[in-house]
Formats: sequence, C-alpha cells, structure tokens
Amino acid sequence: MPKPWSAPTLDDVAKKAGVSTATVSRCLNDPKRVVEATRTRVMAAVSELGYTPNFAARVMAAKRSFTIGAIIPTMENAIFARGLQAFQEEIHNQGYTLLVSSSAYQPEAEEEQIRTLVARGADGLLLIGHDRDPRIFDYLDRQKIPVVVAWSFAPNQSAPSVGFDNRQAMQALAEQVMKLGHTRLAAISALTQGNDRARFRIEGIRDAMRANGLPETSLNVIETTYEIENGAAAFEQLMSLPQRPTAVLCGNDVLAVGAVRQAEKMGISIPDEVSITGFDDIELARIIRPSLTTVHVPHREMGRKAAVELIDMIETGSTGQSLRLETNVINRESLGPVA
Amino acid sequence: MPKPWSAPTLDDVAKKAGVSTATVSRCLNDPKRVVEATRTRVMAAVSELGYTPNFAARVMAAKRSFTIGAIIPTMENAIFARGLQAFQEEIHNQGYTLLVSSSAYQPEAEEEQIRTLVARGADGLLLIGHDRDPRIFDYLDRQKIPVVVAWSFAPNQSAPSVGFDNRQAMQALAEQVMKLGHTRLAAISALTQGNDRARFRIEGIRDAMRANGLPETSLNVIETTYEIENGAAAFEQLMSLPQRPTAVLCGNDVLAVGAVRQAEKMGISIPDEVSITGFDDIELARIIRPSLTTVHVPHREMGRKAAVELIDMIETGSTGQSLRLETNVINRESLGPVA
DNA sequence: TTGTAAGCGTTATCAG
DNA sequence: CTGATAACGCTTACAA
Repeated sequence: MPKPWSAPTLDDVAKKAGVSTATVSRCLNDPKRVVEATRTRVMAAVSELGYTPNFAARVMAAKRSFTIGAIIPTMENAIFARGLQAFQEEIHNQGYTLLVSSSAYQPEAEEEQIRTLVARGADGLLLIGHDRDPRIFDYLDRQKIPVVVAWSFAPNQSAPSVGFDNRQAMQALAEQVMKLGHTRLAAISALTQGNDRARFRIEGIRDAMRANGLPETSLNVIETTYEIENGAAAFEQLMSLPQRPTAVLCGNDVLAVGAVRQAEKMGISIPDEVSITGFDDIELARIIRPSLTTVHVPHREMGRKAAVELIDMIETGSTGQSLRLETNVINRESLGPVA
Repeated sequence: MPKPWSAPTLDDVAKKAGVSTATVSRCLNDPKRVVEATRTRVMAAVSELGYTPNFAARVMAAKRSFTIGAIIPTMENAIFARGLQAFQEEIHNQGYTLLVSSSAYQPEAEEEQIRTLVARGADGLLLIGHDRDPRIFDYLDRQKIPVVVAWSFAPNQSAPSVGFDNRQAMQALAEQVMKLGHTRLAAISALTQGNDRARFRIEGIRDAMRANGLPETSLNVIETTYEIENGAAAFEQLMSLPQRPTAVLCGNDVLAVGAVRQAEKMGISIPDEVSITGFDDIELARIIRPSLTTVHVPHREMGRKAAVELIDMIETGSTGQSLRLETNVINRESLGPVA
C-alpha cells in the first residue's frame, strides 16, 4: 500500500540524490559551497520531485522569514494601493515577500495585527503614521523588529519615517486658496483620533490662516469617516450654515469627491459659488468633473523608498534614517477665485 | 549577565505557571480540557509574559496554519478590492488570516505565488477565474489544498466556483443596447489570454448579436491592458474608423471611464453620438459624468460566500459546491437610443 | 486532568 | 566539501 501522498521533504531529496540533508540545504541556500557535480545531481532530484521548501520549518530553523509585514488602515480605498504596490515591488526584487493586513482604522485591530505579524516571523514592519500607543514601539524594539513609518514625516520619533510633511503640504494649499481671496474657509477631515496625517493637515490650514491674519477659530471643521457619502453629508451640513464658506478644504480626495457630488446635487456651482480641494491626487481627482485641485503625494516613490530603508535596517541592523519627500499642489478646476 | 531578550516561549509560560507545556498548549487551543484553577493560573502567566505563540512552530506541529491565501490579478485597481475585503472579513470572523498576493495578470507569477502560499502552509486558496494550466489544479489536488475560484461561475471545472456568469451578464447588457436600436457595436476588452472573464464577456456580446440577427463578425474588438489611458486610446482608435460604432461596450468600468474621458476630449457627445457601457459597477461608474451604464456585480456577497465555501471545504473536507450569483444591468446616463 | 516525549522539516555547528 | 546531529517552539498521542 502506497503511503498517502504528501509534499516531498529535504530528506526525500537527499535520499534520491544520495547525499545528506545538509548538502541539499546548502545547495539551495548557498550553492557555491558545494561542488558542481553533486550540486547538479541534487538539483535534478529537487526538480524531479517538485520539491518546495517548507516555509514554517525554514523560519523556525533560520529565525528569518524573508517576510515583511505592512498594516494599512484600509484596503478598500485607493490611497494606499499605489504606494503599497511600489513597496511590494521593491521588496520582492530583494527577495522578500509582503504580508498585508488592514486595521480598518482601529488601533486595537492594528495592535493585534502587529502581534500576529511578529508571531509569523516578519523580519520587518511597515506602519502608517506615528500615532499609536508607545508601548507598541517598545514591544517591537524588544523583539528587535525594524519598523518604518510611512505617509507621514516626522523626525525624532520612535521609528524612522519615510513620508511627507502633511502639515506643510496642506498649508501650501491653504495659502493658495487664500491668495484667491477666500476668507470663509471650512474643512472636511478624516477622524483625527489616532490619525496624525489628518490632524496635521488641519493644523496646516490653521497655520496658513494665522499667517494671513484670519482668526483660526473661524475654521469650521467636520470630521467623518472616509467615504464618499460622508463627504457629501458633511458638505451639505456646511452649506446649510447661515454663513456659507466660500472654500471647503477636504482632508483627502475621497471626501472631496463626495463634496463635489453633493454640490452638483444641490445645484451649487463649483468653483463659482464654492471652491473645493482634495488631498492625495488619486485617480478619481483627475476623472471627476470639475476636476479636483489637490495635493499630489509621490505615493510610488514613498513606497519604494520605504522598502529600501526597511530592508537596509533589516540587513545591516541600522537604526534607520527618516526621509522627507516633497509634495506639490496640483491646480485643476475645483478651485477658483472667490466670487 | 542577563540573556539577550527574546520572545517568551511555551516553556517559559509553563515554568512560570508551574505546569507542563502540554497543559499550556491545551489552555490555548482547547481551554475546556483543563480545569478552571490551573487555566486561570496559566492565563495569568501568559499575559504577564506577553506571550504570543510562535506561528511557524505551530504550523509545523499542527500541520494547520489557519491561513488562507488569495491571489488576485492586481491590487492597483478597485475591482477586486471590495470583494476581497468581504472575503477577508468573513475568514477573519472564522479565525483565519488572509494572505494576499497579486500576479499582475501573469500566469507564471501566479503559479509561483501558489507554490509560495502552499509552502507557507496555506490551508486553502482563493483564485480568480478558471483559466490556468490544469497541472496547477492537479498539484493543489495532490497537496490536498482546497481551492475556490471566484469572479467566474462555471460548474464542472477542476475547482468549485463562486461567481457569476460573465457571458450571460454581458449578453443581457448587449441585448439592452440593441433594444435601443444600436447595430454598429464595438468592444474594448481586457486581454483575453488567460482571462476567462474577459473572453466570456465578449462571447456574451456575440450571443446577443446572433440572437438579434446581426453578423457577429461586424463586432470590432480591441484588447488592451487594464488602464484608463488604454481605454482612452482604444476608444480613439474606434472613433477614427470609417464607420464609427454607435455603441462601445467595455469589458470593465476602468476601460469605460477611459473611453468616456476620450470622448469628452474629442468633443463627442455621450450618449447622443455614441453610447458607452462598463462592467463591474465600481465606485467610479457612479462618480463619472456621464455616469456609466454598467453591469452590477455583487462583489461583497461573492467575497463572503467564497469564504464560507472555502472554509467549509477546509474544515469538513468536502469537495465544494459551485454557487452562481446574479448580476444586473444598472442603467445610467452613458447609454441612450441610437441617434 | 495533567505530564512525558516523539515528532514536524529546516538550518547551523562541528567534525571528518 | 560533506555528513551527523542538535536545536527551533509547538502539538498530540500515550501514559500516569
């Protein structure tokens, strides 16, 4: 009776090639340490059996998984997709595999995922933004798991970051809005709780207002979760205020798209009656009419550079360097001079 | 000198709680098999040490990983995001973790990823569409790894599928187009090579034409990769034909959006001069103006049901049941009667 | 109910 | 250059 089929192991290959398991292992991991003759014999056995090394066993023995984990707030919206794709391409080129999970913007979920990823032997982690319980960074530090934070630049934090200055980027946009004569500003933001990017963006607007002698208290901010419908609802709310704002700065493009659609529905003309701006410059910003004035973020570059930095930390044991990328305002149709 | 810190192991917990490793293991995996008293003692030790089981070791010993792999053609576009999110939510509820990778629409890449996922001990796999080397299904079969195919329904294949009938869905749309008097049809499709969804959709158009007495050879099909720009280019090409089509049916919403934008650029009015339709009903379809007439696919339902089916196969060893979901045509602005 | 001990499939150390 | 063999951390019969 044939034994029930199961995946071939190192041992099977070794027997077939007439060598020891150690030799097979070396052939696979460090080919030059074994002479040509035996190597070809081993390789033949490998492919004949269709052998694939067992990952769990390898991780356990080598204490190295060539796996990198990334935890992003959401997979459902496009913001992180492009940067993550570039991140994954880069680490793949360097022989690593990416493990992604999404926290749905919930800190506890994120913490759990971090532990899971660590338990799975991730060699390093990519996290989004700095806002999280410091004990998490301590934990990672003790475990000696390198971490890179992306989508937010801030030096002197518990972990190096590869990102951009959200505050300054939004300030630049707000400056431009005010140059066009707007004084009644409002903002629609993602929830700022545990989200430094969102918080900094709002601060950026305030900075610009201050610099232009506007009372920052006059900034009406609505916080909402990240969905087109919510952007629409927030916009409607702002537009039913006794004093309508003349410009609505949105924390990201998705909320802005909701605002634009709601304006259309309410018969409010953009940018004649109200200007709307976004942030991120995702595809949607270009596609919608009126097209969105927004802040362009170099997502692909950010993903790629974060990968380079993280792998460097993993392989050299370095403590990591923060890297600040440039953003720039993209002028499109949704922003115009005040009426 | 304190030993260099490293993650606590089962053994550490066992010592601290004054029990054997077996007992700790049982507390974690099957709590009711150990009495209350010792269990609380063990759990205390666990949380005091911040113990997290080592995944690799667990997989190796249990030959079970509670991990499910999914390989999708691309992460960068929104089509798969929604369905995958639902898939992940469902398997997470059932205690599994999702491992996603993208094949970039390359069969060899997909095959490699499948092997990787298997080597990592995936308990089951979600694949998109049926088109692939049958040897892959054989391999998975030998490894006894359950597979569910999604985004395409076809009974009596090597693997059960949870999806919809792409051919019939597109046929229904094409019927509607022809009811509006269109006889000069064209199509912009994703590459059909290795993509049964794309191929079936084109077939659906042909079915409808045949049923309406139109020569199927008159259908002009342009195949291109999946990007807005390519949809635009294909549309331009179609519109510079001596005989312009009056309706352009696109294989998915992204290509359709490209077509719509190109029409705008060329000053061609939709739907007065030409009608355009999409497929998938992603967010973009609703947002763009004119909004897209398209085929709505129950992505979330598909993801969820695929998860349920796959987990059932994993846990009961069943061979799996195919499930066919309904799609429906969503009428919006981009389709109108022929001029 | 709990403990003992034999694997699981690699890698890595140390001899030969 | 190659072969034994001891980890790696956990699960699971089997015993007690």
